[in-house]
Amino acid sequence: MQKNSDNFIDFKNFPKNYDYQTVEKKISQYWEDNKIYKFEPHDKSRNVYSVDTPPPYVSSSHLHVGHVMSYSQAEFIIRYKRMKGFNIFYPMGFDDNGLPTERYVERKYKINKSKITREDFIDLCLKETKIGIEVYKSLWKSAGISADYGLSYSTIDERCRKTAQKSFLDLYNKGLIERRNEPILWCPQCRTSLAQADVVIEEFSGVLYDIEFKSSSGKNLIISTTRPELLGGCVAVYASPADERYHFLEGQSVKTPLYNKDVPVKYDESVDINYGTGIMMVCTWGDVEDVRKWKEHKLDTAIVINKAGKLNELSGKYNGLSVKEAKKALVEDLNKLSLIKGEKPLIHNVGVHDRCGTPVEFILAEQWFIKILDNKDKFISAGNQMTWHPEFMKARYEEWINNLKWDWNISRQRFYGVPFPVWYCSECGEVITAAETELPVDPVVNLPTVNKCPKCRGKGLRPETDVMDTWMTSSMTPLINSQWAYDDVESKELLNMIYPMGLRPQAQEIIRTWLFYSVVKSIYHTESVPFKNVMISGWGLDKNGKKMSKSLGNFVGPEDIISKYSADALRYWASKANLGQDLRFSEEDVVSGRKLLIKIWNAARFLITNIPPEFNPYEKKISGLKLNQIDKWVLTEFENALKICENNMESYEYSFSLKTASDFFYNVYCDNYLEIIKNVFWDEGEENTDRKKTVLNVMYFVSLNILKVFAPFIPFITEELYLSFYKNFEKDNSIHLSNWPEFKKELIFSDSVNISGILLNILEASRKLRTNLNLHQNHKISKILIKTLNPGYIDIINEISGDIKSAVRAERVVFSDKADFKTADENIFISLEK
RNA sequence: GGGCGGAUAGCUCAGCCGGUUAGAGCAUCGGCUUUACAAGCCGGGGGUCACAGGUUCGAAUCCUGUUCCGCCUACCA
Repeated sequence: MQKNSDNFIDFKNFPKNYDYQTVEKKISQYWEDNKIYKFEPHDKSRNVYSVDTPPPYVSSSHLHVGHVMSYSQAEFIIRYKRMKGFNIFYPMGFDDNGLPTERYVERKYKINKSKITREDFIDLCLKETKIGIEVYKSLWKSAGISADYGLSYSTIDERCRKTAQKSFLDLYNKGLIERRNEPILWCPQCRTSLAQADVVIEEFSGVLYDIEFKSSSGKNLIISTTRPELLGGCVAVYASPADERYHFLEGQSVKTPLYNKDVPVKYDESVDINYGTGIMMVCTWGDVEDVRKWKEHKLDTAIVINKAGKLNELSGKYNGLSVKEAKKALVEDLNKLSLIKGEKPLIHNVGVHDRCGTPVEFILAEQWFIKILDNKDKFISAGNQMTWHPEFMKARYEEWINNLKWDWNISRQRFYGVPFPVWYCSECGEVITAAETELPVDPVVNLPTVNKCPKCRGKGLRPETDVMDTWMTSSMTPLINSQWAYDDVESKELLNMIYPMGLRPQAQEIIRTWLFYSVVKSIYHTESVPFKNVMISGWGLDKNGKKMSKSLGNFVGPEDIISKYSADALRYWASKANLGQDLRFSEEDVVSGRKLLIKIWNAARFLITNIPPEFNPYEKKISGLKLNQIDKWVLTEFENALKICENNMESYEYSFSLKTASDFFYNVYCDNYLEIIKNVFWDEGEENTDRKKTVLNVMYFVSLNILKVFAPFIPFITEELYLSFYKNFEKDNSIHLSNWPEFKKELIFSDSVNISGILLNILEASRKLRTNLNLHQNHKISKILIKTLNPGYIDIINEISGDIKSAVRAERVVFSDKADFKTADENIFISLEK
């Protein structure tokens, strides 16, 4: 026997059991040592398939099987593409700047940003970031994620800071970014401004208060509001222009209760005649609609809430109270004056900060905005230039864009993030930006290249202390990966090679953020979409269909499942969800996965332990062997399955591909083909020698190729079998670098399916008879009697009588009218004789 | 309020651009152990395809409406 290597397993003593714990560790090390997944930047012979891997928050020790599920689903496709010959650019990123990390550190150390210095806080964040990266790396490796870890980035590292800052400068120079003083969304808990995408709507139960106001003509007016605490900030009352009840108020003013402030009466179409009394108060600012009216109708400004979420001096005696306390106190005071005419409990929708659940407020502050409202059309059309898997997810992207109401506020009043490359003249306020060559800079530490204000020549310059929204950096991942911020030749070559990226895999809940912002950036910076394909995974749910989370206690940790059942088995579970569909975690499915592994192991063992020393699978082409009908059948079925698998992988429908491969493997290859041919190996007779050789070659061909189809899903066991056995006859150093099986038309024998159908019907009937007779399936019998009502079958049955004998373990096949057990083909009857 | 996805066997899900008797895995029941695999094999039972209409020779599949679950989105203060 020719062997390529000596350190592999002795075939005759091939292990009976598959020891996945040892094997997965060993294989993982093998991949790392041999750089199996390394991207080759100088290889021009292959096409590139580049992946914009989701960088998870390292700060969260929240990893559950659902995360492994979504990474695996993308990875099935990536491994397939690798086998199709693509040069795979598959980096691993870690998103560790910004609020998510800060929140994590605050909770872990029970601190908040007001109780610690900026430096100490950043140190803690960096420390946790390092720990988090190691945890992630080790999990992804044990799960078999085939990223090239040499391409890793962390969104707080120098390259990412430089890229985010260059993005800022580029947009600033293009006039797409500007500093504006206007009402912004504010989280009183995190003490920072937010963007629309950081706010989610939650239902709260509240009370709708009917409060009595007085018009300047002395008439009482009832106004309904859920936020009486904002009364001091009331700057106008509004009615619908169509509401005749309030036409009399035109030109009048209205006096607010408690504050006795005169505010104008205004009319706007947006007021619902049927809500409350049809008249509403507008404060600066209770909600988005207040902001709009304030802007459009140039209303007064009266801000009663400060950055801590407490009422300020403008609220009078309520100064210093929290929103909640103030609401209570105001309601009491109004009640004392009998000005509350009704209270109705209601459920209403309130915008809250998605990181902490605190209701957002509106405050006035100077912030940096990226203009996005002007270019909605461009972003929608970019969406149409990408292929969405599944397609219906595109609707969410479009819906989000259509509903955008704010430009993207990227200023955050936090510590741990990428700084703005900006200083201000303390005299005239002029903005001084860093030079591109200096990036990354920290304006708090570094000085600008100019030493005085270019506009007023003032010498005092103060740094911007806000940091950028974390999405300002993560939206750059396609450009971070492509070295867009660097001008050297090699970087430019890489950019041309991998950008736009081939694939963006991600979860559905960050369509509005990561996906949308990435498109914005790429369109603005490169006038191109950031990627060609978008793959949106569903969620891994618990067994009751609820989203997994630590706090709910329905959390299944991937490490436990991997050590109990193997990573391959966990990935098998992940493959069960159609793309974009949620999947309940089911330990039973993981068990099924493990069963598949064991079956694959044993089927391979059957081949391996029967291999004679002189075996050479490539002595002859498969189509040149003397094939029986049953061999032709298994080859035909394999080629058909292969075609289906390939088509499904091409359209990112991995789930159906694995199902097709498994069905073929169980039903065709193991349960029938192997069962039919196996007794060739029980008989050492001379006459079997050629037959043995043929079936070994067929088995080698089919088992190797089906193993390749399985490889993207269950990379460990397929690699182990490849290296320990097939590698003796194959050239590639890894099954994952080997070629995806090529469809071979010459192995489709169209007759064989019908002809073998006769054999399979006979076999099935024989199995039923044996069950009825309590007869072991392998127990040899002397005769099988066959009767056929179709004369055309006689020649066929004669031709395949060898296979029939082998299949039903009979010494002889005899035509006889005594056969009386009807097979699934009603033209064929059989009987067995012991 | 608008939109999307889902509802198929006891459970988890395929099938859905119309076409024999609706499938798989798990669970369940019966049987089978020297000869790859008992973490196995063989066989059986189990479904008015959410509901109501419609189109059609023919509907789980297409159309309309309804109900329930999940998600996205939304200013009813």
